[in-house]
Amino acid sequence: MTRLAGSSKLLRAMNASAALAHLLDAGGLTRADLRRLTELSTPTISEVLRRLTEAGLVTVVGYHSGRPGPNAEIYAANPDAAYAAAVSVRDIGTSGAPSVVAALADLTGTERARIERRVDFLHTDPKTALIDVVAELRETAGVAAEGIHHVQLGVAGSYDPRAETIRHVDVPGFARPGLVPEIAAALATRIGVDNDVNLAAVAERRRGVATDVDGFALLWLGQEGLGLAIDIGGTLLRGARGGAGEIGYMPLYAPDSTHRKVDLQDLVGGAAVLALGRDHGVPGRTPLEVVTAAATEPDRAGEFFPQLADRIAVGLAAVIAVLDPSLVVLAGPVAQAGGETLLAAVTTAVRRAAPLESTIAVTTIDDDAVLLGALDAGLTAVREALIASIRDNQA
Amino acid sequence: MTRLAGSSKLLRAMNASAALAHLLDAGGLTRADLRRLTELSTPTISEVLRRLTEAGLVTVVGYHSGRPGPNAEIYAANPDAAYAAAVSVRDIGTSGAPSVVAALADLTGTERARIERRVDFLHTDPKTALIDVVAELRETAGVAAEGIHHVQLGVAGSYDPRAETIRHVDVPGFARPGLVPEIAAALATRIGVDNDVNLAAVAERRRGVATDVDGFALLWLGQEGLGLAIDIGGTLLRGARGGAGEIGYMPLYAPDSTHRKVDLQDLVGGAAVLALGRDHGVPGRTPLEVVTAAATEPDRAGEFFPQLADRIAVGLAAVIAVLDPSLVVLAGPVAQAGGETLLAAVTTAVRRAAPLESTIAVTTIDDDAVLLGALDAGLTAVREALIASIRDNQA
DNA sequence: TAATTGTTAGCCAGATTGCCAATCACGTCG
DNA sequence: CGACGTGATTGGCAATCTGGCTAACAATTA
Repeated sequence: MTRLAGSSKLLRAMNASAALAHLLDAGGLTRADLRRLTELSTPTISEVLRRLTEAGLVTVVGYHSGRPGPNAEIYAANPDAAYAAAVSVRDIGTSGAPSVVAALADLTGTERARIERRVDFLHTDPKTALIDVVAELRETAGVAAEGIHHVQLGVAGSYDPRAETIRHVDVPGFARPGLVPEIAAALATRIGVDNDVNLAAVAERRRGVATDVDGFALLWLGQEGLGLAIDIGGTLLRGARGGAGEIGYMPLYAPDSTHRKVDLQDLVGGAAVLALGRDHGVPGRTPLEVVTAAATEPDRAGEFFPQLADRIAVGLAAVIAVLDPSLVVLAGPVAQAGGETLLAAVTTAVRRAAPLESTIAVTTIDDDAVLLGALDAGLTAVREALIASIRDNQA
Repeated sequence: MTRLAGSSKLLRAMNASAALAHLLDAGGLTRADLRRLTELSTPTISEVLRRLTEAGLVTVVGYHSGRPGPNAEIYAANPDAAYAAAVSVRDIGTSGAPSVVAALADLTGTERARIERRVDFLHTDPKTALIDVVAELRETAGVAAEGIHHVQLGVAGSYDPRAETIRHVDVPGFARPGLVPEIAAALATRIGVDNDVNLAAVAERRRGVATDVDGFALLWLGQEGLGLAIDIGGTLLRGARGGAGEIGYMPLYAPDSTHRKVDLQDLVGGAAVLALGRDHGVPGRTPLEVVTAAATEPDRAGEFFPQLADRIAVGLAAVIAVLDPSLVVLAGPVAQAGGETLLAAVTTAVRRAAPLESTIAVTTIDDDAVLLGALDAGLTAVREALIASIRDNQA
């Protein structure tokens, strides 16, 4: 139900933003391409491009030769018109992985800087740490402060956008109310916060196995916990308080109460994987090591993968029954270490347990999925803000 | 990302459709009201209304007196511009309820006809039965065949819109591929098919307890089966093959394999309710009778409701963990019979089991929720089609 | 030569502002 | 108590302005 109404000014703004949207999507387009895409006339396209070029949002990036007539100019969105920054924060935990990974991308999506830091948030204020990281990103890439239009934060927790507060975080200091607005004020940018698993799903949709799917669920098997992201037609399901996908806490039904109350975290969380490894004589001190060891020598791991798969299938069966996704993606360090062996085991286990058939796949993203997803999310935020600002301001 | 581009014709169409959208939503508006809502100038509003009136979509329904100046004309969408029909089909089963309930509503949403029929689909072709019902609706309301723009069908099953086929239906004859297109061709209307529980959720959103909620889950406790509808911001989640919410088939985790594989249907389905009633000495031959008896004399039912609630909570805990809805609505005959007693029991059971807190409520719709939801769904389809046709045809 | 690119000129559709007549409520005066 | 003036409001008309379109044209390259 479009309720947009207005005068010719609205029209001009709409046409400009439509053209910009196409340029952002396609990358490089000639006037003739835009004419076909927007169904506008040549003079109008010229006028729109003239205005967008004047505003610094669009530039000529090349010429299309080899055909009769003058070489057509190829227009593209100006990479330096706006930047998006992404910061992925995680608890250091037992692994030696850096606790802050950050990257900066220009409007076209090319990564211009990336840094990794170990930050001890017990002794460092998140606010100053994040501001410093973003400043360092800017220096590395040589970008002015005003250039960054959006900073996307990824944390292992949920974000309540109404209260502007991060909840269910383990990293010290991040749960403080008022933190996010303060950072936004200090950086003078819009700031977005999202769950790390959600952001991994964004990356999966843009560059992974879920590019052409109308909806999918991503099960994240991490070193400690597990998480679920739900993508419905490209938008993520967050739930009332950002708690959608917290299946780690999903209680499992016990027919008689002699069993103590167990949830899915007890079944497939890091500790459970470790214990399962011990039971089957698979070596390794961390869940990742255990799964890697089992995957490299599947014959010696015995029933390790089938049993792990059976447990994963318990959670996936519930997810599939509720959501009926066309694709289920296994991601996270444990899933990636398990690889094809784990995938095969989970596929058979789910086929046995779940009422509906869903394709199951392992992520194809080798890089830091959370960071890439944060970058993608920040980028789309920047693009949408640009398009909206054209529609509103140029009135 | 709006990519709409065009010339002044698009503008006119947009303004007309915006005005119509407001008129459909608000009911009766003066020119001044529309001026405020659309932010268009007086001459433009006049022109738009003139065109809409000429097209027969809008009429003057009254005059606004009691204020200085001439009595302002009150415009409203013409009720007779289009009609929507709704047909709810269910298996007769053990109850004596009619198997086909149908209604007809005009564009403003007032019900103009309703009929109920018992149809034996073992000996009657669904196609002819449905065509007859719609014809009867038309006669009762005195509406021409072309007046009906949309027929909404509600069935206990799922609809695959790509294959245009109904799946997982118990009612004989409805699973036949090609049935829906044939009915659409015979009636010469658009036809929509949806799951009955989904439609009940539509009604709940429009006239029930879920009017102001950003998303909710509706658990349907029927005479036989159970179902789940998921509303996210007003749109229903259907899943890849229309199988979202089929939690009846959700398998339950058994810690050891000595228990046979049980799913949620075994736990809270009609048969389970009957058995539970027997165990607690609650009289009744159908699940509805059992629950009604228990609700009228809660003291004599003992642990019936707490135990039933515990079982319901098993399913709801999974739903809440996956979706984090801000509201969970209990609906369907069994839930309505259980009333406040059941609600209280379920609330405490869920609070104990589920990781997140969700408000739980019982439906407030006394009428046939599925039928009303189908009517609402058909009506919005008609309205959107009207608005879209203005935007496209008046070019 | 033919096809293609991009510009300029004139035209047209549609929305806006400003102006005006008509209408009604309300207070005041005869 | 009734008639009348005042002010607010409605709705129409004319003039203006913005913006996109068609058509013609110059320029360029296979």
